[in-house]
Amino acid sequence: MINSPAPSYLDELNEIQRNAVTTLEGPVMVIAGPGSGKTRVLTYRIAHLIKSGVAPWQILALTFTNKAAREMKDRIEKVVGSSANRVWAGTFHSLFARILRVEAHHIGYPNDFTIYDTDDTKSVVKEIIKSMGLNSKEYSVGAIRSRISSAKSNLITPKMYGYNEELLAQDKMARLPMLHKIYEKYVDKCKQAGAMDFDDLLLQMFKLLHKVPEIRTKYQNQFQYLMVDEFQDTNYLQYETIKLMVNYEGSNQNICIVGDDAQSIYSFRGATIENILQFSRDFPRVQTFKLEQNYRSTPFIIEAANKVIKHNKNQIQKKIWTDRPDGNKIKVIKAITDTDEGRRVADTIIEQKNRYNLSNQEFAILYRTNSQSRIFEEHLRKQNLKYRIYGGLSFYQRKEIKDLIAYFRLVVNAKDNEGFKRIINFPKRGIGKTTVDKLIQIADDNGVSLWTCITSIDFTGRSKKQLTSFVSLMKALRQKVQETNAYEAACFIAKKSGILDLYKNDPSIDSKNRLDNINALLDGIQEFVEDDEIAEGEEFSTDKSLARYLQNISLMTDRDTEDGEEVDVITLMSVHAAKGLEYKSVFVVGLEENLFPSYMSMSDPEKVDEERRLFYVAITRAEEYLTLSFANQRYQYGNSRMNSPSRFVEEIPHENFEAVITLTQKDHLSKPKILGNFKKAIGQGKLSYIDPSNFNPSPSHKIKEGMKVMHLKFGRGLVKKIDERMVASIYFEDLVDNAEKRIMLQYAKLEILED
DNA sequence: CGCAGGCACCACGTG
DNA sequence: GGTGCCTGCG
Repeated sequence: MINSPAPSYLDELNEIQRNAVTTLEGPVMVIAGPGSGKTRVLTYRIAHLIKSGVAPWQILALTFTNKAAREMKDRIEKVVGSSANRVWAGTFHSLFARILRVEAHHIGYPNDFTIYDTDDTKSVVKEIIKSMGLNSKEYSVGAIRSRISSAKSNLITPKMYGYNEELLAQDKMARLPMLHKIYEKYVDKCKQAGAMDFDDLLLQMFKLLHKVPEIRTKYQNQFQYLMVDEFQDTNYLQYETIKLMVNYEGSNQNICIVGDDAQSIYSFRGATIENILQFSRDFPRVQTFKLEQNYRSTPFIIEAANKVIKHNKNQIQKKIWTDRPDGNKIKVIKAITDTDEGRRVADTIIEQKNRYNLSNQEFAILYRTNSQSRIFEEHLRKQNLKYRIYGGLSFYQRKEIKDLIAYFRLVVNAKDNEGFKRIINFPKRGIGKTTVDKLIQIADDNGVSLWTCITSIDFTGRSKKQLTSFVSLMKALRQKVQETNAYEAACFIAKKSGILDLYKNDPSIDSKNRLDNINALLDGIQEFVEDDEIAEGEEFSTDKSLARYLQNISLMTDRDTEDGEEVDVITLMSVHAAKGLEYKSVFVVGLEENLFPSYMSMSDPEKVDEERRLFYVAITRAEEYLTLSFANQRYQYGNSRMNSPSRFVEEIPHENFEAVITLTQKDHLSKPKILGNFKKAIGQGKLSYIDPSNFNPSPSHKIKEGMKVMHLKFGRGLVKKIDERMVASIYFEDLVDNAEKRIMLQYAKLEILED
């Protein structure tokens, strides 16, 4: 190992990339333009650390999306094998949540804390406004939530807020003088419910490290090497937390940040480019690498991107370039209405598929707001083009799913007031609004949770019976959860709560869909329980409890749930969601003033600059073909509005454009020909077929190293190693990617083929 | 207390 | 175009 030649992956890098990868000690800053091989540098750097003898679990790699984290781990695994699983790679939120699951008791939270999602948060704020007798028209939940979030992101506690003249004056101006009081109550309520919102996952992590020296030392010692992706998207709180981990006496400050100020698009949630500029001041020993060569796009696209971003002030000097030969010019579609735009985009996709022999998965339609997706969806469906929409209402946001999960939450954490309110009278059990309001009032007055309230107060009158039976239902559910695994418990809850019956007994289509969704959720839980593979990035754990399951899903978005079957689909998503991705052919649509740039940004030059960076991100997703489109007229909020073309289109030199296509009457009449689907055979991932009924798993204690085995899901494999925790490393011959899996023998379904 | 229908309000992006 | 809140009636 030690005498082996220089690792071959280093040959895949250009000189600057290689230097960034091999500079392991001390602070490192990588400024990476779009398409410059940033992910490659990040992953190879981690691989290089491991090859240089650093233990995988000593590496902390923070990203902003689950997708980015997963991709990173997949790629590290290709270089260093399955030990990549032990790298702490994930989003800030998910990794901090994981640590807090172990340490939260140090700062006064239960380790089984609930994570409040945006809806829960809104509901808490709403309740506070009501209880304070404030006018809900003046105190809008959205505005308050964002002020609270921003206070947390800037490490301003409710107490500090109350003393901060500037903030108080701002609130007065905004006619929200009681905001600091609401903030204070909000924090109390969450704490009391044993709940953390998304900001708390960061804030409480900071507090944990800040206030508990032995915990701080523990993690400072563990994480010898830190990497932060998309550093331009970090907020003050995140940066302070990172510094807390890296800065201590005797620290080597092994931190590597990767970012691009031109792609900073999250200032709305407190991200600040200032962090990149500040980094060099905070870490004067920093070594900086600038990746400017673009490997993704053709020259016309790159030139357009450079020209557009030049309109922004305040940026780190850099210019991306490519040595790729000339490609296609940028196509512009001028449509009359939003409907025309949808139709023309669908037509153009068909045309490109035929002319360039492209498959669906090589296309993406990117828009500024999720609400624009519907029109494209309709037209793609009309043309029989397969697509998938990301964002919007996710599986976990559906009512029936949220209801069932609310039961899970309340069973696991009795203090979870938001879960409580959701299900106290669902399905209907005769506990009406009056009773619930009374409960909330009493709980609030006494500073206890609703559950404590309901169990410790002797109720009188009509509701008494119903409340008593609800309490005994919950106790029965809790009992079951203690005794059994997540799947059995979940089925029990779905049944005993009456949710299953409710939808089963209603013949409507709507109920059938909801029932299907609930069954899909239960299937997912069964999978979680039966899964014998150690999930990527997860610590070794045989915990199959409902509590554990909840932890797994509370930070998931629908982008993380694999649809499985359909791979060859056109992608529809917001530009924000597209960051970090690339497609052969990209359509950036709705390029009109007031839409992109958004009407909310128009009054503030800095906000328009952010919109421009967003546009920069959008067009640099394209590898070969870029199409920009806009409509003269568009339906917004139910009425038709006229908008002029986006200034961003004008900022691209017109010689980069194909002749502009205008919609004519003739175009309306002509129907494009639909040719057959150019579906490319996807040879990967084909597994040998196993008939489950003929499959006889062998007892797990008989599995030994060196055996050839059959796995129901992965096919034939060779047991390479079994460690002391009874985790087997098995190489599956049918798998193309990540063929070596770590399997928990305790749960394994393996049949011995040869000793 | 439950239900149906009307209506206001909201759609910018993510974990 | 969807959702969730309010109101009035049974």
